[in-house]
Amino acid sequence: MDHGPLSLHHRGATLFGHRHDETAAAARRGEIREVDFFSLDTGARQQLNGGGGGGGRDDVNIGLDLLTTATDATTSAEEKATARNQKMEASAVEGELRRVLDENRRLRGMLEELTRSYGTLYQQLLQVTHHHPHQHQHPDHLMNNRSSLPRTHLNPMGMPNNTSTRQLLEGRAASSTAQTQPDADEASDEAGEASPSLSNNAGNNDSDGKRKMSQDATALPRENGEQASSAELPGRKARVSVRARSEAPMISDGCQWRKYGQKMAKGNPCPRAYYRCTMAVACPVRKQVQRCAEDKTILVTTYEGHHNHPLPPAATTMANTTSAAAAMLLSGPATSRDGALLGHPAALFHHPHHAATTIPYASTMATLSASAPFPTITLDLTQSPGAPGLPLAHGGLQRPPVVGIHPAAAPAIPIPVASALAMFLPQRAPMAAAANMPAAAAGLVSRQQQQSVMETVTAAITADPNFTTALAAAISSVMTGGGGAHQAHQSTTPRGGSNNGMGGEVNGSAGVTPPAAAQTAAGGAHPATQSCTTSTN
DNA sequence: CGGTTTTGACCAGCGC
DNA sequence: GCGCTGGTCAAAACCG
Repeated sequence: MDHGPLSLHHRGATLFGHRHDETAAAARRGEIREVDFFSLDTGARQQLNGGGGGGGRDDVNIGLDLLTTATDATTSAEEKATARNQKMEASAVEGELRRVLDENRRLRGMLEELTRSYGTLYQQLLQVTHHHPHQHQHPDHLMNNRSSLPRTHLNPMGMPNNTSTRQLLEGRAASSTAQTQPDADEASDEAGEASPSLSNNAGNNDSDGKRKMSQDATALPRENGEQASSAELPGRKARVSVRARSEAPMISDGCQWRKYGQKMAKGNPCPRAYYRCTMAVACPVRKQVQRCAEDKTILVTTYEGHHNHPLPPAATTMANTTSAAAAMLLSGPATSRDGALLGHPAALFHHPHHAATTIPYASTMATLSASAPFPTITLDLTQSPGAPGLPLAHGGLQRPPVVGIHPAAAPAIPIPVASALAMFLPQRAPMAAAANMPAAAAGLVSRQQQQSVMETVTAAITADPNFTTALAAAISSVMTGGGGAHQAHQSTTPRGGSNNGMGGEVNGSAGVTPPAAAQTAAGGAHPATQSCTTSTN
C-alpha cells in the first residue's frame, strides 16, 4: 500500500530495464515465478498506461537509458551528471523493486506454498500416524465405528484421496504389525473411498434430506456396494480448518464455490459464510469462511466433505493439506478423546533422537479438536516465522517454527517439523524389521542410511529457502533412501500390484480407480507438488 | 438469461 | 418443552 504508484513505477522500470539480468538471476534462484513476473508486468503496464498516458514508459526508457547510455562518450557532462543521479536513483529503485518483488512474490505464492507444504507435511504425519502400533490395537469394529464415517470426509478437497497413501501405509503397517485383518478391512475401506461419489448423489437433491444430505452425500458408496457407515455416527464429521492471514474475503484454494448461506455466529462479530463446491453437480464438499474475532486479518476456512470430481492442480494442494490433516485426525487412535488424539502423534514426534531437529521454514500449528461437535483439525498458517502477513517469509526466521498437535483444551505441544520426517525415516527400518520383511528390503534402510537420509533431508530443507522445494527434495530423498522398503511394503497391500509407490501411484491409479486416479493425476499434475505428492502417495 | 449472492425462514441438535 | 445455536434452504435480488 505504501508503495503505491512509486512501487509500481519502480516495478515497471525494473521490469523493462533489468529483466534480462535480475530476472534471470532471480529465476535461477527460484525466487521469481512466472505468474508473479507476469502479474507484475501487467500491473506495471497498467499503472504506466493508466497514469499519465505513457509518462511511465518514458521513465522506463530513462531507466533503460541509464543502463545503456551512461558510458556513452557523446553524452554531455550535464547529461552524465543527470545520468549519474538517475543511475543512483535507479539503484534505489532497483532495491525497492527487489523488495517489492519479493513481497509480491511471497504474497502471491503464499497460499500455494503453504498448502503444498502442509499437504506434504500432513501426508508425512499421516504416514507416521499409521506407523503407530496403537492404531492397530483397536478392534476393527471400533475402527469402523469411528473412522468409516469420517474417512469418507477425509478428502475435503478431493485430493487424490489418501487411498494410495493409506495403502502404502497400511501395507507397511500390515507387514509391520502383522495385524492384517484390520488393515485389510481398511484397505477395502479405502478402495471404497477411492470410488466415485458421482453415483451417490446422482439422485440427491439439496431439497431432500438437508443435513442428511451432507452426511449421506459424503458417505460415498463403496465399490462393492457397501454403504459407508455414516449412519453409525451421524453427528460426527471430520473437518479441517485452515487459519490464514488474508485480506481477501476468501482464500483461493483452486475450487469453485457458491455461497449458500451466511450466519452470524455466536461470539464473533464477523458473519460466517457457507459455501458449497460447484465444480461438479452434487459435490458434497462445503466450507465455512469466517474471520477470526480476535484478529480479523485471519481468515478461518473450514472444509468438510469429499469432492466427487477431479480437481484442478491448484486445488490439490489444499486437498493434500486438508485431506492429510483430516486423515491424521481420524486415523489416530480409535478414540474421540482429546488426550488420546494428542498422545498418539505427539508420542511419535517426541522421538528422543530427532526431537531437536527443526525445519526452519515450517510455521504452523495443527490443532486437533475432537471434543467439538465435529472432529476438527485446525491448520494454523498464521504462525509465521516472518513478519505478520507474510506467513512464508523465506528468509525471515525469527524463531524455530513448529508443528504442534494438541487438543483444543490443552496447550499446544510444539513439535519440530523435522521430527515428523525424522520419525518417518527411522521408523521405516524398525517397522520393516518388525514386519519380518525380506532382509534385503529391510536392509535398504539401515541405520547409517537413515542417518544419511536424515542429513540429506535436513540439509535440503535448511539450504533451500523455498520450503516447498526443500520439502519436496527432502521427501524425495526419503523415498529414494527408503524406496526399497517402501516398495516392499507396497507389495503387501491389496492393490499393491497397481500402485507400486511414488510415480507408480500416478501411473497405476490412472487406470485402476478412475475418479481417484483423476484426482491423483490432478494432484500429480501440479509441477511443484508432484514429487511430494507422488512420493508420499 | 444463467449463475451467484443475499437474506429471512426453517429445521435439527443440544443444553437447561 | 423451550430457547439457543448452527446449518441449510429457497426466493428474491444482483450481476456479467
